[in-house]
Amino acid sequence: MARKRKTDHDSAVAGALDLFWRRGYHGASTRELEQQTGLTRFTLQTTYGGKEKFFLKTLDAYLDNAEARHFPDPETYALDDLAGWFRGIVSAERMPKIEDAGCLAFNSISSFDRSDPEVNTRIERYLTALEGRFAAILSRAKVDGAIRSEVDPDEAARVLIGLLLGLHTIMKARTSDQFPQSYAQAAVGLIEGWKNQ
Amino acid sequence: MARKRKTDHDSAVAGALDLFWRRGYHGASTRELEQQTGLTRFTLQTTYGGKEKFFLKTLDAYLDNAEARHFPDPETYALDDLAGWFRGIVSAERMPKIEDAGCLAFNSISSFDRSDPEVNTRIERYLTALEGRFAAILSRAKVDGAIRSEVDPDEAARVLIGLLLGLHTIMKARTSDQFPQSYAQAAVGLIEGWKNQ
DNA sequence: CTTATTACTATCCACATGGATAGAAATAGC
DNA sequence: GCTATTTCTATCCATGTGGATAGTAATAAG
Repeated sequence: MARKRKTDHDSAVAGALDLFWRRGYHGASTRELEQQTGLTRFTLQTTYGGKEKFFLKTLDAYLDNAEARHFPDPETYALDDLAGWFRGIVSAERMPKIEDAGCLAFNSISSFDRSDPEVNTRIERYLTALEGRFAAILSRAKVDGAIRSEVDPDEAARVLIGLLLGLHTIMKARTSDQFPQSYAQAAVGLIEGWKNQ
Repeated sequence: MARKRKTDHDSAVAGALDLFWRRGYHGASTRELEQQTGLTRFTLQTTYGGKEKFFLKTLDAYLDNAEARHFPDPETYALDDLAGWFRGIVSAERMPKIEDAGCLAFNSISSFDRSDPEVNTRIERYLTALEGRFAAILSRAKVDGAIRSEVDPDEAARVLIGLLLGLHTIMKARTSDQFPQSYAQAAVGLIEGWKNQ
């Protein structure tokens, strides 16, 4: 009963993800979105309600995928897996190009002030979910006797969140590959220091 | 032999510092700069060479002041002073308003991509100077026997840089006072865990 | 095939931006 | 007091922005 869209929702979101990733929310213009997503500015307005609404959809999709596929697994991860996860953050495979550095949720923290509740809740979702994973893994490791008794899982989880955000910042700040890896190594060393014996 | 300017350089820079701090580089328009600094857009062009050049001057002034007055002192700081310094980062006195959160150099990391060498060198200056302070303090603490032998000062300094950048990110991300303080406390706990005995 | 509905194309718009410019006003040296 | 020099005031400008709109094209139901 109507004309077909040139692009389906999913591939539009995928294109937008890439663009927002590289250019940031404010750096990506609606004209660029047209090209990268296959959507028209018209459709961006009529069916998504404009640039920001569409960005939120994109961010949601990103977080869904991150939680399902990239966050550390609270059920199975041991301490060494967690250390490996931190190494993976700065690995070349995941960060093929400098401008790809970062995570869309992390970037949103600096792209927006906290005046928009819609953005805020998504940032909260990112932080609490990730910190929860950290805490669960550390808590389980403690029960298993893998980490020293003085280490408080919740506090250690906050340290890891801090280090992760710092690592993302370093990746933005220092373009050379060398820097992020040495900071990731420092995080790994810290985690290893929590081990028993 | 010429007309006097309404504002002197120093107070113009002070006003700009405040504005760039609150609104960010891109958020601060040249019209706002006029009001906050007392400079005219004309003078901004003719004597400072435009918005970005003036921002760099402001950033330089900020870094000069930070190094001279706010960075931890490598000569005298003990481990407890360092811990106190981290607590001070999130203290209410230094962060009276939410939107004041952050450090101008830190904010510059996300405000610019790395395409401008002038900005990059200043970010490098910030990171290397601060990491150097951390490393010096930790190194001295090790010589004094204040920290455990397994702790590598250089690696620990990178951990602290990571945590500091993470702390700044948290302050941007979570407006409630409660969050940053618990993360700062986690950093303090970490530092205390490095102590001997 | 007709028709209602939706998306596409092509403009148009108001607004904000950093910057440029021209004439008026102030100021220090002579 | 004259004059050269610099700043100030007041526009003007080109550009890019997100968004709106009107006419056209496609498409599925009837």
